Amino acid sequence: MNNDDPFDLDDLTPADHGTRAPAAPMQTTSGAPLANAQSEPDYLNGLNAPQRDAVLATEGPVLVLAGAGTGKTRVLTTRLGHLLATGRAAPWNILAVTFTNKAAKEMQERVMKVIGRPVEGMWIGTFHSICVRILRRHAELVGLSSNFTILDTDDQIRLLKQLIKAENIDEKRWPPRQLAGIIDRWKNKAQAPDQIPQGEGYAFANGMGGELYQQYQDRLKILNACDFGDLMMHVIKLFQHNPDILKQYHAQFRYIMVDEYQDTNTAQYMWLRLLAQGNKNICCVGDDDQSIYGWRGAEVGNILRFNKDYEGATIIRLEQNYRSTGHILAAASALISANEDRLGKTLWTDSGDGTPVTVKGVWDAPEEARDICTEIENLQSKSHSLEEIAVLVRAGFQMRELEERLIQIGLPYRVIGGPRFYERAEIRDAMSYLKVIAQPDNDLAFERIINVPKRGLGDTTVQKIHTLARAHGISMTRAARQITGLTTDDKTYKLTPRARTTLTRLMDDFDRWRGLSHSYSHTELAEMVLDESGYTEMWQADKSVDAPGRLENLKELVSGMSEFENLAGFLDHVSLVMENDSNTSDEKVTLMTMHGAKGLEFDTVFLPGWEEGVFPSQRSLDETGLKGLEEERRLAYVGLTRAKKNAHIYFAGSRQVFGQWQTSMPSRFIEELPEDHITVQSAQGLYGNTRNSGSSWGRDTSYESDSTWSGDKDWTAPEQNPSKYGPGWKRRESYDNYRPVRDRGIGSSITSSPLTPSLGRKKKKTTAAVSEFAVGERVFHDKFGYGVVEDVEGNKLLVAFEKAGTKRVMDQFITKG
DNA sequence: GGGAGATCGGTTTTT
DNA sequence: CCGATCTCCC
Repeated sequence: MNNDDPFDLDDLTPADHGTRAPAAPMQTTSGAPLANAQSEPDYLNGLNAPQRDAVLATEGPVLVLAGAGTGKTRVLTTRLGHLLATGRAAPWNILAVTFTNKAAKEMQERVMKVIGRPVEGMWIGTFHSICVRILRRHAELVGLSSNFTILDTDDQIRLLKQLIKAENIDEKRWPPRQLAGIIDRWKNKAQAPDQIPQGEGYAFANGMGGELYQQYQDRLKILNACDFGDLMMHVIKLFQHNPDILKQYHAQFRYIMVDEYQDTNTAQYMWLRLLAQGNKNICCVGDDDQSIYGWRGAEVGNILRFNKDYEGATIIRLEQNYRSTGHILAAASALISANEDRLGKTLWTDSGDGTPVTVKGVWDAPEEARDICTEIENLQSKSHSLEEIAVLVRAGFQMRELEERLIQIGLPYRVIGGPRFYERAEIRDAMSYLKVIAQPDNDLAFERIINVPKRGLGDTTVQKIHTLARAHGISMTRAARQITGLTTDDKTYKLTPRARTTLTRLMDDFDRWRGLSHSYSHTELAEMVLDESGYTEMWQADKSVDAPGRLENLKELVSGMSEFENLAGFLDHVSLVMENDSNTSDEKVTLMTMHGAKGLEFDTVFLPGWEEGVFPSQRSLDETGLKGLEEERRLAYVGLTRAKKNAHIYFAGSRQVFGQWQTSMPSRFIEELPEDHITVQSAQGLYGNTRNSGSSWGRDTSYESDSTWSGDKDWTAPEQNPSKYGPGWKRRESYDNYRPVRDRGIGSSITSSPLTPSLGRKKKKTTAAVSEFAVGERVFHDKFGYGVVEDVEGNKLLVAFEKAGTKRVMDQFITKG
C-alpha cells in the first residue's frame, strides 16, 4: 500500500479510525464444541469445523479467509440462513453485498434453500444496486432528484468528449477515454474534485484534469445523473453529512456480510466502514490470494488490514479444499507461496493426489491449439463431458488461434466474455428511445437517437438545439421543442424547413408515446416505439450480415422487459445489470479468460500461453512492477485452482504478436511449480528436453537469459503429429450438421454454417471433397458480390471479391456463383 | 449523411 | 496482422 491513510472518514469515524496499534493477533477459532447433534439445525450438517465457526460467529467483526474451493458460498449462505432461522435478524436487518448481480442472485436463491422457504426483504445486492436503493430515498440531500439516471461508460465518455471539445483541448492527445479512466480512479478512491492529488491524472491536458473533473460533475448534476463511481460516493457523502440518516441504517442493518472482500476498492471500503460503525457485526468473506482486480481499483490492502481496521476481529480460515485433487492443490499452493503480500493459508484436501499437473512445451501457438483440441477430443472419446472442460487464457488475443482450431475440427465451444447484451448498439439505441420517453430531460439518450435512424437531423441541427439549451439552461428535448416554434431569423437557431418539419414530427412522436405509456404496457409501448420510429425498419433494410441478429436482439429485449413491472423499473435494472442469462446448455467446451473463470470450476482445465510477456503480462509488470507480478501470480493461482481433476499448462516457443513472430521464454510461474506435482512433456528438441535431459526441467534458471531460449540451435522441425487431424477427422461426417456457435449471450445469433472442413494444413490450397466450396470456385456474396474462393478453413472462406477485395467470410453467406 | 481508405493501437472487467 | 475509429470526399 502506498497510501498510509487514504481513508479520512472525518469525525464520523470513531475510535477505530486511527487505530494503528500493532495488529491484533490473528486468532483462528478452533472447532468449538457444540450442543448435541439432535437439537442442531439441519443446515449445520456437513459443515467442517471452521465453516461451522464462521456460520456461528454472528457477533462482531469476522473475516473469513476462504481459499479456493473451500465452500465459501455455502458458509455465506448458511450464515445468512442461521441469522434468520435463529431470529437474530429479520430479513431487512440483513445487508449482504456482492460485486456482481449473478453472485447476488445466487446468494438469494441459496439462502432460501438453506432455510427451506422463500425469504423476502433482505438487502442482498451489488454495492451499486444498494447504493441506488439508498440514494433514491435521499437524493435531494446530495443534490439529485430521486429519479436520477445512471450513466454507463459510453455516456460518460460522450459527455467527457463534449467537455474536452468545449475546452479546445486536442482530443487526439488527450482522449476522453483516458480521462474517463482517470476520473474512475479518483472515484474508486472516493476523491471529489476538490480532493484530488495534484500529481498523475491532474496532469491530463496540461493540468486541466482536475478542472475537467469538476466540470464533469457539474454537468452530471445538471443532467440529474450519476456514473457508477458516483453511486458509491454520493452515499458516502450522504452518510458523512447526515449522521441521523446513517443512524437509521445502523439500526436497520444489524448484520452486514460482504462477498469477495479482496475486491473492494477504497470507496467501497469507506462505505462499509461507515455502515459497520453501528454494531460492528460485519462479516467479510474473501481470499487475498484471489485478488485479481487491482487494475480496476481493488485494494488487496483492505483484506490484509482487516484485523487492524476492526479491532478484535475474528479471523477464520477455510483451508479444506473440496474441489481439486492433491497434485493440483500442491502445485497451486507452491506457486502462490512465492507471493509476499498475503495472509497465508495452507489448502489441503482429503480427496487423494489425482493426476499431476502437466506442463507442455510446444513450438508455436497453432501447435498449442492443435494439441489442446486433440486432448479435448481424446477426453471426449472417453465420455468426458465438454461442459466440464475449459480453456482459460490470459488475454483475448489468445483466443483466435484456439477458436480457429475448434471450428476447424468441429468441436462445439462457447466463448464467455465479449460484448454483452446491453452494450450492443441496437440495444442501447432502443433503450435510448425508452429513456427519452420515461426521462424527457435525458439529453444523452436524446442525442443518441435524434438521428437514428437517419432522418436528416445531423450535426448542424443538433448543434443549434445544443446552443439553445445551453443559453436557456434547459434540456435538449425542451430546446428541441422550442426551436421548432421559433420565428427568428437568427442564424444560430434557425433550422432549415426540412429539419424543422422532421424535428417537429419527432417531438410529436415522443409526446404521443409518452401519452400512450399510460394506456399501454411498457412492452407494448416498446414495440410501438421501435416500429413507429423506423428503428426496426432501419435494420430490416440493412443488408449486412449481422442485421438479422440485431433484430433478434431487439425482440429479445422487448420480451425481457415483460419481467418488470414498469418502464422505470426496467431502465433501472438495465443500468445496473449489464448481464444476460444465456440459457444454451448444449454440450460445449468453454473458452474464456482466467479473470472470467474466477468462481467457476471444471474437471479439466487447459492453460495455454504461459510465457513471459504473455503471462505474466509484460504490461502488468511494466506498469505496476512487483505488485503487478504478484497479481499475475494470483491469477495463475486462480487459473490452476479452477481445475477439479486435470490441469494442463502450455507454453510455446514462439508466437505471433501483432503479426510478428516472436520467440518466447516459458513463464517464470512454470519454474515456481513444484517438480513433484507436475509432469513435463516437451516436444523433442524443444527447450527443456535438450537442456536438462528432462530431469531437472524447470529448475534451470539459465533460461532467464534470452540467449538460451531464442538462440537455440538444435530446434528441429516440429514433429508431425499424426493425430493432428485424427479423432476429429474420423468423426467428421457425424458432425456435418453441427453448427458451432460463438456464444456471447442472448441473441448472439451469429451462427455459422454446417461445417465445411478443409483437408490438410491451413494455407494449403486443397479442399476436401466434403467441402461445399472449393478453392478456385466462383461464388456470390450478398454484400460483396462475385468472387473466387482462395482458401477454405472450416466454415470460413477466404474469397477474392471482384469489387470488394479479398475478405474472410463465413460460408453461410456465400452461394455458388 | 454515408461510404471508403487511412490511421492507430493492441490485458484483464463489473457496476 | 486485425479491428475499431476517424477523416475525407462525394
